[in-house]
This record gives sequence, structure tokens and C-alpha cells, in this order.
Amino acid sequence: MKTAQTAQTDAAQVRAGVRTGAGIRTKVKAKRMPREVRERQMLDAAVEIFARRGYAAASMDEIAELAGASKPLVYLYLNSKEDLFSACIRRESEALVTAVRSGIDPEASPDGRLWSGLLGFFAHTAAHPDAWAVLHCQARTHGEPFASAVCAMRQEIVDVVTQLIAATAREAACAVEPDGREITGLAHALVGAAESLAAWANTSGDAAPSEKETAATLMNLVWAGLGNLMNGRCWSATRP
Amino acid sequence: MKTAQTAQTDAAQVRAGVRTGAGIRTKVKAKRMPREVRERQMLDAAVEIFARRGYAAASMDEIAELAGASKPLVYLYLNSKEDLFSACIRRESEALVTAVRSGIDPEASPDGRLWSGLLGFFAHTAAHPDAWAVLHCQARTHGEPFASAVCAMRQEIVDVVTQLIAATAREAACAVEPDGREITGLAHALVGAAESLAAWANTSGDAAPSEKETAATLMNLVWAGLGNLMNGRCWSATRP
Amino acid sequence: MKTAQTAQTDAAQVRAGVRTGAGIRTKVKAKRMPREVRERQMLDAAVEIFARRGYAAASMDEIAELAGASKPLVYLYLNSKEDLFSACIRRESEALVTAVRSGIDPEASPDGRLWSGLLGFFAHTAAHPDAWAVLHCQARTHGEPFASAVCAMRQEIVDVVTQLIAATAREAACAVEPDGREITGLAHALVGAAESLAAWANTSGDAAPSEKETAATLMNLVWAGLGNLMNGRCWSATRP
Amino acid sequence: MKTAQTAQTDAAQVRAGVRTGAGIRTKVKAKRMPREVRERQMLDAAVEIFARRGYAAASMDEIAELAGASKPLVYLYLNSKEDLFSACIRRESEALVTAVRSGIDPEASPDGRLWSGLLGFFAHTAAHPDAWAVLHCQARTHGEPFASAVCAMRQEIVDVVTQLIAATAREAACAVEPDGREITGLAHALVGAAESLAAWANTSGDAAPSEKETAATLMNLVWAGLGNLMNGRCWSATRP
DNA sequence: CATGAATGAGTGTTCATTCAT
DNA sequence: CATGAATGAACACTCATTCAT
Repeated sequence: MKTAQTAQTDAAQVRAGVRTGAGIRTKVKAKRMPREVRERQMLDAAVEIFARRGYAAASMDEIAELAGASKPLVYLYLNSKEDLFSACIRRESEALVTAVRSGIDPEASPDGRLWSGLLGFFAHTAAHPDAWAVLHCQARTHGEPFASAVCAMRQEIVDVVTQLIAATAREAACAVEPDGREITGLAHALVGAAESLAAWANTSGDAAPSEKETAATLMNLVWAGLGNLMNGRCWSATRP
Repeated sequence: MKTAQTAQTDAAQVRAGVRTGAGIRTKVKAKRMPREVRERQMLDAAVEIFARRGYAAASMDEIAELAGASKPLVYLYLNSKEDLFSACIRRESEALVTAVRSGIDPEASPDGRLWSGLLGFFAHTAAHPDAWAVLHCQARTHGEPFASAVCAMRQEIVDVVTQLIAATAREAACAVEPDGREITGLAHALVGAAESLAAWANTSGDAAPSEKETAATLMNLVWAGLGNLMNGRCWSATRP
Repeated sequence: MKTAQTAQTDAAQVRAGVRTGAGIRTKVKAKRMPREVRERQMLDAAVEIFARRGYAAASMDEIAELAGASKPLVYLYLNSKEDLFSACIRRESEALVTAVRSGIDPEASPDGRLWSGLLGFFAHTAAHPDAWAVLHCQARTHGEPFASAVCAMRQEIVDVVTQLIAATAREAACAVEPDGREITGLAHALVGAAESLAAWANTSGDAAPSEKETAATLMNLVWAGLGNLMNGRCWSATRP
Repeated sequence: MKTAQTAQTDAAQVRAGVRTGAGIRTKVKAKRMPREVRERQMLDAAVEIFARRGYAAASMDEIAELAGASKPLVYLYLNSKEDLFSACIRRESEALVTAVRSGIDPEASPDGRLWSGLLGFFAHTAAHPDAWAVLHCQARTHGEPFASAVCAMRQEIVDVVTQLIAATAREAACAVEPDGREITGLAHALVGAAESLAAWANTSGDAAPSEKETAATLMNLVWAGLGNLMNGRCWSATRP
């Protein structure tokens, strides 16, 4: 009977340790699993390899092996190396944006909302360093289709931050309504700072700061400035 | 007369626009130039191609063509792809550090010095986006020799910023001596914010803010926070 | 019917004669053959090209084409030019040693054994002139790994000859035990003479002597001298 | 004044030790020498490099450097790598044939003439191992023009030996007039044996036998057989 | 004639991708 | 669907050769 067979096959699942270069992950060699699952495994493997080797140096052989699938199957499901890379970027972009969005507590105070958004960002990038490496370092340097996908994701985050800052301004009934353009600039600066900190934290090895520390560093750096700006107080270059 | 004709032909050295893939630059096809000049052209071309395609995907053929030289000549002068990449990193690192250092007016006040340093960094990265892409995105993801070279450069800039902040702290007779690790984090955040702003400014088309405006945005965002930090005042998450 | 047509086409696999440079061999272009067979074809082609052009001048392209396969397949199976050359040497060495060994009738008299050994050596080198060219001319002039492999093979043959001569000496109850170094020299002389005769026979066209005649010529030339040496009788330069 | 200048230049002749790979020779860098001398230096260098690296792997740069001349001059005098190689073969072939011919004492007895011819051959190949390596190993494996040049040289030597054997037969008033074809075969065998012994002696390093020893080995091997043949006594395969 | 800038043509090697079984 | 045979197209790198100065 099919059920019994499947059960048996499941029980006898081959679990083999694989070492690919400095690879540590364990490859699960199981036959006949639903496409959805297989595809996820392929994307997992691809993200890992792309992060480790870079887009161009990553080999489809290695990805297929790490995914525990045959190369023709990878092509059947994901068409080409480019499409595979695109799929990685799409999945990881969405995951990151979701993590940031869902980290924000809409009931919190303005600074609390910014804080929780940052915390979501840093927690996600710390938990998925390969994904972050792909998005931050690989995707932007390998041709238009990839770069613009990442750009769109970035824009989404910038929008979130922009709305956060605008809301802050409104709630503070601030003296000077800052213009939209300046707010967008501030959002870009904030996101850039966060990205840079995330990359730094991920590559700091053992001495990496916790997500809370990283987020606090950034809040310390910018919150006072944001508050000043909301009240029309500017730093002025006394001696340009 | 033949002599005159030849002279004329020589004088009217062929200047042909070339399009290599998405290439836009104009290649100057001039034969027999001193090694120094050719080498600079090669580095220029290499930086551009490395930025556009990434280290691994960049082809020596394309670099040579863009440099207006043949591949063997590139190898004669620069030995190998690795060496060429190293040479790019070295040259661009030094240029960037020099730009930042020489932008700082040592007579200025602490905030003025930070302002002018940012402005220098900013102006340079905006003027040489390819160089910055190579340093920031490529060099760190392609093996030790490159990564450490970039790391050294980054450290120099962080040092500059660190000294700036430290000087600020001293002049402010600040209550709390900030620790080195936190300063490094702040420097990374600053650099990331600056980079992001630069990219945003570069892609804003007509409405692009001037470098001074961009730098002012960043100063507004961070100067107050830096001041607070120097005095031991932190933002605290009231509702974590 | 389409099925029938396809079947026919499959059955009538394209057999095309190819001329590569001065190539004469007929290449069999058959797709999808077992690895073992393809590998043998590759080695055949490699031996031919290495013999014709020399190790350094032989191109993997030409070898692949003559083998009726693509270059990547050659690399998949044989890894590199060096490994391919090694494989050739190994295969041909073993074949030659086997030919010599299996040609010797252990029941025969000493001279009969030498005769049959020569005949075996001779027949093999005449039948596989490319293989002999690779072993004799190429392998020794291209670096240690190759040289020592050929050296080992040569030693095996010298050993065979040595044992033959030693047996002769024993049976003849010879007066003087010849030293090993001299025997090695004699073996080299014999091999050189045999090789030279083989080449001469090969290029004599219609008037070419049979292998047996050639072998007889050599036996006539050396047997008496060998017998003398075994008995301590030397030719002496009466007038140096 | 020109004379003074030249004198000065001559006095300041650069004498630089060069190390090319395992190279040991000392390069004499002298300007303005007669073409004949320069050409000889070039051929010397070429023979050395061709022997050390093989024809294909030898680089014109290295040859020019070892010859102490500029590359364009090498091309001016010798046209191309092929022509240079041909010139080497021609010069060394002639030298070898001359050495063999002039070594033979026409007054000597038959065996004395053979002996002295062999001695000349072995002495020359031992004194010029690079030349012999080029003739024996390189020239025959790099295409028709070279192979046939060497073949012609070889034929000259075979002719010399053939005449020697024929003269021997005549002088011995031998019982059976051996036919010309058999004598030619014997000559080929002899020459091949000598070649093989020369190569062996040259590659034996420190333990290399002297020329007299080598020649004696060969005489011991063949003289008795030759004598027998001249008298119609053949070895016969008792048990073929 | 030396110097050194310059290159066309080719080398060994790799990899994404396909297809028959 | 896994297996493995098969390849087109490219890539880094080298070298004999030329020519202006």
C-alpha cells in the first residue's frame, strides 16, 4: 500500500553529513517530497551558497548537492541560475520587510515604534546572515533585474520609516512642518545606517553586539537629532 | 604629399565611441603611450567593470577593451586579475582616505571638522561611485587579501572619525568616556548613512540635493545624538 | 511513419571521416556511449596526438575532436592535461610490459627466450608506433612525474632482459658474473637497436622485412656477443 | 669623440649573472659584435633552452636573454622560432656527422675503424649533451621539416656505418657475400643502439660511464655477431 | 641595433544547461 | 524524478611576433 510504503521511506530517510568547502550543514536526502518543500530546500541552499561564494562563483552543482536534489530538478523548478537568484532575492526581501513591519507595535509611542522597527530589522538580519549578505552585497552588484528587485525592497522599508517619522512629527505637533523631501532623506540615512550596522554586526564574528545593543547605538545616534528637527532646531555650519 | 597625409592621420587620432554591453564610456584609441598613462587607463577601466559586473563576472577582455588596450598588455602591466583587483583597491582606498583627510580643516571647531570630513567623504564617493562600489561591495566579498586591504582603509577612516569624536569629547569636557567599540559602531552607522544618502542623491535625477544639503541633512540627524552620547545621555526605551 | 524514420536515423548513426590537420584516422561520431568506451577513445586519441605533436604542442581541442567528444567531457573524465598524459603513459607502459612478458615462452632455451622477448617487444612497438613514441620520446622530457613512470616501466623491461641474460649465464656456467650496470647498458643498446630497426622497417614501404626477419637480424648481430660476454670474452681494442 | 665614447662603453661592459629557472650560465652583455659571433651565441642559447624546456615550451624571450641579445635582433638574424630551431638542428647535425667522420682512422683495421667511429660519436654526444637531446628527442617530434632534417643526418651516419661493414666484409674475404639490404639493416641496428646508449649515458648523471666504456659495451655486444655474419654463420631460432 | 609598447591567435580549464534513459 | 552523458560558450592567461622610437 502506498501509505505503508511512504511511511517506510520516511523512516529510512538517508541522513548524510556533507562537507562542501567549509560547509557544515546537513543534507537531507529524501526522495519524493512535495514540490513546495523541495523548492524551499533549494532556495535555502542557494542563499547559503550565493552568500558564501558570490553570485558568479556559486556553482549550480554545489547548490543542487546541498539541496539534496538532482541538477535537472533544480532546473525544472527554477529554470536557470538567474531565476534562482531572483527567487532568492524575492523570498528574502519579503521576509525582511515582513519582519520589520510585524516588529512595529502600532500602539507604542513614536520612538517606541522606531525602536521596535529597528529591533525587528536587526533581529532578522542577525538571524539570517546569509540572506542579508545576498541582499546587501550580492544582489546589487549583478545587473539590473536583481538590483531593482532589491531596490524595491529597500524602498518599502524606506517608506515604512518615512511614515514613522511623519507620524512622529504629527504627534509632536511640531513647530515647523518638515517638508516631505527632507523626511525622505532622513529615512534613507536611517536605513543606510541600519544596513551598515547590520553588515558590521554580522561580520564581527564572536564579538558581535546583540541586536538590542545595535539598535540602541542607532537610536542614541539619531533620536535626539530627529527630535530637534521636529522642533525646527537645526545644526548649522558655523564655519562652512 | 604622403608625409603630410600621414602627419594629418596621426594628428587626427581615431576617437571612437564603444559600447560594450551596457557600456557608455568613450574609449580613446591612441597607440604608443607611456606606461604610466596606460596603466592608469587600465585601472580606470577595471574599476568601472568590477563595479558594474562584480569581481568574478568581470572579464579581462572587457576591461582591456574599455581601457583601449589588448589583453596581453594588461597582463604585462598588471600580472593577473587578482593583482589588477588589488591595484584598484589600493588606488581607490588611498584616494578616498586622502579625500577625507584633506577635506578636514584642522582649525575648525569639532562639529565643523566632522562636517568637513563628511563633506569630503561624500563628495568623493558621489564623484566616484564605481570606486565606492568596488571598495564597499566587491572587495569585502572576495577572499582575504582583498578584504584585509579594504579593512585597513576602513580602519583609517574610522580612526579619523574616532579622533574627531574624541576631540569633541575632550573639548566638551564630557562626563562619560565612550568606549572604542561603540565609537566604531557609530562610525559604521555614519558611513552607512552617508553612503545611502549619496546613492539616493545620485539617483534623484533633477531634484537631487547638493552635496552640502545632503551633508547638512546628515549633520542634523546625528550631531545632537553625538553630543548627548559625549555627555552620557542616552535614549532609553521607555516601552521596550 | 515518424517512429520508423526515427528508428532508422538512430540505427544509421552518423559515421563521418574527419581530417584534423594532417589527421588520417576515421572518427566515429556516436553519442551516448558508456564511460569506459569513451575513455578508451580519449586515450587512443591522446596517444596519437601526443606522439604527433609532442606534449606541450598537443592541444586538448585536437585530442577531444579526434576522440569524437567535446573538451569538457575529456576534462570530466581525465581531469587535466597532465592527468591525461599520465593515464596514457600508464596504459601504454602496462601494455608494452605485458606484450614483452607474455611473448616469452618460459620453456624455451635461453636464446629462444630472448628471441621471443624481442619478437614481442618488436611486434608491439611496430603495431603501436605512437605509443612507443610517447613512452620513448615524450614522457622522459616533461617533468618528474612522467619521467619516473616511464623509468619504472623501462626498469621492468630491463629486469626481464636481465633475468634472461642471467639465466643464460647460469645455464652456460659462465666464467664471469657480469655486473648489473653493464647489463643495463646492454639492455639499452638492445632496445635502441630494436627501435631503430622497427622504424626502418616501418618506413621501408613495400620492401619491408617481416618482424621475424627483423628480429633475426638483431639476434644475429648480438647473440654471439652476448655469449662471449657471459664467458668473459671481450673484444679488445687492438689499436685504440 | 666617437672613439672615446665607444671605448668607455666597452670598458663599462655590463657583466651580469643570470638565473633562468635552474639556469647557471653567465650571460655576457656586449654591444656591437660581428653578426657571425652574435648568431653563434644565439644558436648556443637556443640549443640549451630547447634541450632544457622542449621546443614548444621554450620561449623566445628566454633564448634572447640567454644569448644576451634583444628579441628583435634574434628575429632579424633568424626569422622565426621555426627557423631558429632548424638552424640549431642543421648546425648540430653537421657537427655530429663531422665528429664521427673525422674520428675514423682510415688506416686502421676494420674493427678499429668501427671502434674509432663509435668513440667519435659517443665523445661528441657526451661533450654536447644539449645538442644531442635536441637532435634525438626534440627534433623528431615536432613536425615534418625538423624530422626530415634529423632523418637526413641519421642517414649519413648509417651510410658511414654501412660502408664500414661492407669494407669489413670485403677485407675479410668472407665466405658469404652478405646482401646489401641486410647490411643496411645491421647499420640501422648499430646506429640505433649507439643512439640509445648515448641518451642513456647522458641522462645517467654522476654515474655516467665514460665514452670508452660505452663504446666498449657496444663493441662487445656486436663485434662477434658481425664477424659471424661475415662468415655466413647465423644464429638460428632452434625453437621458434 | 636596443628598447619597450603592442597584439592576434591560441592554450588549458570551467560551468550553466540539456537530454536520453 | 534521479542518473549521468554531453556540450557551447566563455574565461584567465601566454607567446611569437612586429614596429616606432
